[in-house]
Amino acid sequence: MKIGYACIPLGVKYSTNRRFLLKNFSEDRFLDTTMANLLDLKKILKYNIENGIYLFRISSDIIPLGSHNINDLQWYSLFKDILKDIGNYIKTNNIRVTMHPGQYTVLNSPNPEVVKKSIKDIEYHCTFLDSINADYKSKIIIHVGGIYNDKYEAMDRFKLNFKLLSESAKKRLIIENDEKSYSISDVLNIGESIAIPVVFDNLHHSLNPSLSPNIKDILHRVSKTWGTKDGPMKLHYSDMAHNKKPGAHSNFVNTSNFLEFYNEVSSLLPDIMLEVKDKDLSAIKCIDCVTPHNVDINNIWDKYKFTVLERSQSLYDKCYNALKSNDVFGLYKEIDKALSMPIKLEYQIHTLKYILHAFEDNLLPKEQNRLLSLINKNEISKAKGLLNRISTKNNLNLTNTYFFIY
DNA sequence: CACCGTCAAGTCGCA
DNA sequence: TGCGACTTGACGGTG
Repeated sequence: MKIGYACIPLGVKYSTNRRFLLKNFSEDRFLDTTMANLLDLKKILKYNIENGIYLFRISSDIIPLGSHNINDLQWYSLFKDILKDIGNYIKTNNIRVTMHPGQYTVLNSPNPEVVKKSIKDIEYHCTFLDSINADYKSKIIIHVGGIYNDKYEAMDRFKLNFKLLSESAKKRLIIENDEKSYSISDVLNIGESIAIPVVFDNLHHSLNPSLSPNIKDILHRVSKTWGTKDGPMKLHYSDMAHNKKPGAHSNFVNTSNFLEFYNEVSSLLPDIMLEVKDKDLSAIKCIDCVTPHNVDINNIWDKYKFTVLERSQSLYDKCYNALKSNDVFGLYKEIDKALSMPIKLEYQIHTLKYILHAFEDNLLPKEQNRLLSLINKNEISKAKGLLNRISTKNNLNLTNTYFFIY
C-alpha cells in the first residue's frame, strides 16, 4: 500500500511547474524550462523516497505546453537520456507515478475540436509516461466530462471517443467520480463497459453520492475494475475544507478521519492519493500514522514545534507529553488541533524570540538586531519573512521545519 | 519586493 | 447569445 500526493512538494523547494506564457514561446525557453523541470522531478522523487513516499502524481506542467499546437518539438527524443534516467529511478525504487490532465480535457464533449484537443492532451500525458518507460500501473486519470443535457448520451460519447486513443493511452486511462455530474455509479458503468479501472474519490462521493451507503461495498465493486497489469486499486482521499465552498480541499489531512478511512479500506490494499493543500506534509503524516514503528517521533516534533507554539502554548505542552510517551498518532492529533487554530500574535512574538535565542550562534548581530527591531515594532510578518530569507541564505536548520509553511 | 491581473484550456448557470 | 464563476499556481508587469 502506497500513500502519495500530487505534483508540488512543500517540504523542499523543487518545482516541476515552471512555465511561460504562450506569447513567450521559443525553442530556447522551452528547452531551458523543460530541463529545469525534469532535473527537479528527479530531486522530488529522491526526497519522496527519503520520506517513505512511493506514490506521486507528476504535474501536467512537466513539459510546458506539452500538448499545445505551438509546440512541435520532439521533447521525448531531445530529453531521452534524462527521461530514461528518471524512469530507471522510478523502477528501481518501486515508485508508482500517475498523471491527471486538468478540467479542460474533456473526452466526451459534443464539440469535435474539444475532443481532438483532449485526445492530444491525453496522448501527451501518455507519451510522457511512455518516454520514462513507465509500466501500465502508471495511470492517467480524468473525469468523465460534461452532461450536455443528456447524461447517457454523454456517457456513450465517452465510450466511443475512448476508442480513438492510442493503444498505450487506452491502457493508461482511468476515470474518477466527480462532485456534481458523474457519481461513482455512473463511472462504474462506463469503466465496466469499456474495461478501464475506476478511481473512487471520497470527497466527490460525499457531495455526489450513489449506490450503497457502505463505502466498502462500493470499493469492492470498484476493485474489480482493476486487473493485475493495472496494479493496486487507486483511491483519492481528502477532507472537506471547513469555512470554504463545499468541495474545496482542506489545508491538511485530519489524522483521525484518515485513519478511520484507512481502517475501513486497508483490507483491499489500495494505493491512496491524498488531495490536500499541504501535499507531502500530510502524506508523511499519514504514512507515519500507518507505520508508527518506523518513525523517529523526535523528527516529527522538530518539524512542527514552532508551528504549534505560534498557535497554542497548551497544545505545545500536550504535544510534548505525546512526544515523551512516543505516541505518534497522539502527537499528530494535537498538531492537527493546532493547525486548525489561527496564529496568535502574542504566541507568534514569543516563538520568534525563542527562535532568535535558539539560533543566536547562527545569526549575525546585524541580522539579530534587524529581526528584533521588526518584532518590537509589531511588524511580525515582515520579521518572519526576513527570518525565512536569512534561514535560506545561511541554510539554517529552521528551513527543515514547517515554520514558514503553515 | 509586495501586489495583482492574466493565463492554453471547457462547462454550466444565469441574465 | 454572451458573460462570469469555477479553480489554480505561476508568470510578469507595476508601484
